[in-house]
Amino acid sequence: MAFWLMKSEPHVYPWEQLVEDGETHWDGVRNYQARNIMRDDMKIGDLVLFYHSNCKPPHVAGIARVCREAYPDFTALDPESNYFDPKSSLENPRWMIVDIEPVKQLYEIVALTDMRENAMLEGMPLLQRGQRLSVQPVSSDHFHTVCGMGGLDSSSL
DNA sequence: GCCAACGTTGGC
DNA sequence: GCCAACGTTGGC
Repeated sequence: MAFWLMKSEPHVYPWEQLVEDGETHWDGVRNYQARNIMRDDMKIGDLVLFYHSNCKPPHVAGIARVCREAYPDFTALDPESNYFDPKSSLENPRWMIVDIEPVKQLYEIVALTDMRENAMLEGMPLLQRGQRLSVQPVSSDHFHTVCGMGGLDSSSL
């Protein structure tokens, strides 16, 4: 099983909305590296740190799980959508998405500042200077450390 | 609001 | 294929 981190801005799509929806399709990613991860690497059952960016404080809010593997991002084909991409087509979709579902909310959020101060998270991509990837890999160790910081025993997930 | 880091675009 | 200009991300 692999582990990932996905960023969302709380005013766009917060963790609470995922809990309410029960599952969601991760549309609107328009970055090739992030797309490749979703298209090639994310498998059903993989666990995801759900991260809130562009808020105070930036933090991990909960744990999600991949529940559907890659398929075309239909918002790229919809001229009415903010995510419309004229270079994408039904025959040759340029953007791919996966579905995720909520697994467990952290008992307390894990703030970015606290993650920076935790030596066990050294080397975590999220903490690297200048990284902006909205979908990124997380090591097993780092995943379990973050869960622990949020008061969650992740060994049973 | 600032700005560093990075990705994309398009002229050449 | 280079690279300058521009746009976006996202922490601070």
